[in-house]
Amino acid sequence: MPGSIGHHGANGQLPCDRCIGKQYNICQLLEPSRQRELLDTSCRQRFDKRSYLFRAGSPVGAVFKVTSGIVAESCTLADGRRQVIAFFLPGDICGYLESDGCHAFDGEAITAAETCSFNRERFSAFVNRNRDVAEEMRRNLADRLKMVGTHLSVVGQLTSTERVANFVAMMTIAYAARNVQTRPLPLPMKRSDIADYLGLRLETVSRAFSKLRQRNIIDVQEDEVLVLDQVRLNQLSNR
Amino acid sequence: MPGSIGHHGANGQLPCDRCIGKQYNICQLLEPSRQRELLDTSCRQRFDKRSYLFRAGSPVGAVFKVTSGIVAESCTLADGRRQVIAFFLPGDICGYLESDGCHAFDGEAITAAETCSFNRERFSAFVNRNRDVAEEMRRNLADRLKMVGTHLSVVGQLTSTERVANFVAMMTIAYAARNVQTRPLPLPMKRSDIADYLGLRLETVSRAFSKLRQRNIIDVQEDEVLVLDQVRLNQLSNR
DNA sequence: CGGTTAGTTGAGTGCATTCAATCCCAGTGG
DNA sequence: CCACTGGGATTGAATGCACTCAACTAACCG
Repeated sequence: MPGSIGHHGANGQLPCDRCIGKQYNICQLLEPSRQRELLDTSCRQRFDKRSYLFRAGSPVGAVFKVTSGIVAESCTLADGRRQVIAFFLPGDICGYLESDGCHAFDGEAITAAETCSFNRERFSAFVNRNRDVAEEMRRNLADRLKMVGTHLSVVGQLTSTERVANFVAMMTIAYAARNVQTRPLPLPMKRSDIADYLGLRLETVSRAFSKLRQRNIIDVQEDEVLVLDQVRLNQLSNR
Repeated sequence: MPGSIGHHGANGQLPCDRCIGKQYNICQLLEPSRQRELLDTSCRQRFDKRSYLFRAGSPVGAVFKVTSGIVAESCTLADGRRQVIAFFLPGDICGYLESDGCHAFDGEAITAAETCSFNRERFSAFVNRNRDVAEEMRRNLADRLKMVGTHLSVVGQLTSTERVANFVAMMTIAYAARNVQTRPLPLPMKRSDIADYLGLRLETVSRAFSKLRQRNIIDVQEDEVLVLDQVRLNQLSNR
């Protein structure tokens, strides 16, 4: 049931038009003719909340550019433990790089989501034909590698409260780069999603939010957070 | 003091010639003419144990292909906490992808190491000129992204013993792919390096090794490990 | 020999977990 | 309208795993 979209609301979607700064939209780098050429290889797709764009181990299909909602890349162990590798926000490309023709991780719509889905072969061909686009993809990839590495050091080294503080700080930066409101900061994902992202239990995440609230660093309400003390938040974040 | 190299021994180096399977050596993909062209842009470099190939925040320089020894990519927080993102073994390329012209992480020689160091501009130009090499680099990159993601789920979800078991299993696979001996499996890095890699304390790593030894899953001596029960090791590793 | 570095092991602590109770809210149906 | 239900979040109490601090061993080197 993909309800109405394009506004901030209870369904937690992020509007497409306001989210995508130039640097996050390869299409907007291009002049109209190439833009049309690229868009001809694509179609819009909607994904219900909690549906999968792709599954780990399955052969790769489309290349997805998220245009609204949030997609989580995750993997689940045999006993059910789950690790969220990354959240993809509007403008992000996901499901692109897979080494052996199969997806390494699950791609799940955390909220209802929309994507611009490119035919993989034609997308790759387009990238190969356009040196500047290839360079942009390379840069994009380097960013991802850096982000995952940074995330790894968060999960490996920080305490629970530090991790949650870092998460809030990161999301603030990510939203700001996309010109999405950050005051308050919408966090449409569930506590358990945040927990799986940070390598914690959902109760621990909840406690950390409470601790940050008690210290007057943030204000928490439902699925929004208001940062009250950016300086102390960044200190706690270790950045 | 870069002593004698090219043999397995107390210094923990891995010999170049035996380590590098074809799939791990872009040079060997190429016919002699292009091979020479590429090597003309490179020089051999030696790094002392515990010296840095590059530092986080510093402008990128050469692109390194490790030819012997082990290089760790890591980052250190203000208070000294350190996270090892990845170990680079002979054949691996490191220091290549950096988004903004600066290194995101430290690159440190964990053992004495040798590299084939490429001039970055000329290396990039070579890659751009050769479609097959570019494809190989892309594949390499996809592998790295997958490995870091997998590592993240290890650090985020597994218990200390599981993490160490996973580490041993991973190293076994990595060595086997390079045709390096795995029985016994040389682990030249210090306990504290393993600890920083796995998000644990060195004492915890030591205890985990002891626990695996007591269960007759591995045999531990100095800087070598002998896997006694690959099946149970893999079970514990969650793979 | 003493000094340094690396590793192992023990004892006790603390932080995140587990288990459980409660609350809130949206949705549904009597 | 109100009662009921289920999902998500918060909080409390108790447990346990990894951490801290410390002692000890072994190897190496000046």
